[in-house]
Amino acid sequence: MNDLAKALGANIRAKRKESGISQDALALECGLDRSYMGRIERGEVNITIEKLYKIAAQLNCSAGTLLP
Amino acid sequence: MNDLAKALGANIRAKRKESGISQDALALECGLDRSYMGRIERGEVNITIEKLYKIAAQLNCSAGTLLP
DNA sequence: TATAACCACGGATTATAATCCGTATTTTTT
DNA sequence: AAAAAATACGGATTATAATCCGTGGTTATA
Repeated sequence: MNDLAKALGANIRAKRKESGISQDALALECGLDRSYMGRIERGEVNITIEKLYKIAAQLNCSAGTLLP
Repeated sequence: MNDLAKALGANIRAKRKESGISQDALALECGLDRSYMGRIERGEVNITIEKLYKIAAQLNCSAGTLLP
């Protein structure tokens, strides 16, 4: 999508790997679609603040730390 | 909308007042609609991270500092 | 007290975020 | 090497973010 989305996606992916879970598992916990989680990590989409907070909550970090 | 949007809107409003500009002026600088800027500050909408960054840039602060 | 600048609020439309499938490929495990 | 798990990727649809334009009310300024 753009540099912002790509950097954010990379941060989310890194944090997810740290916690040792799959994309599908994280998507399920966040209550969002598995294919969409893939697009987020690849930086193909421009997510809303609400989704950012849901993801941060499941990754046990603040929303701010996920931002580039 | 919800507590998150309201808190974010309040933060944006506070930062905007600090810089002493109007909603309309900020909206114009960010390249987004004036009525939408009002809804953001009132916490009526769920904005995307792209918009968050545009607003932060014009308010001379990081996107993270605008988050609740 | 006018006049103007600023903000709240709304309805209708357009753009796009997010979902719901599916399948092919890659990576990991046995 | 085979099986299983994880990821990439895509098309079609639905939900909603964002725009466009208008009006009424409230607060500063002349």
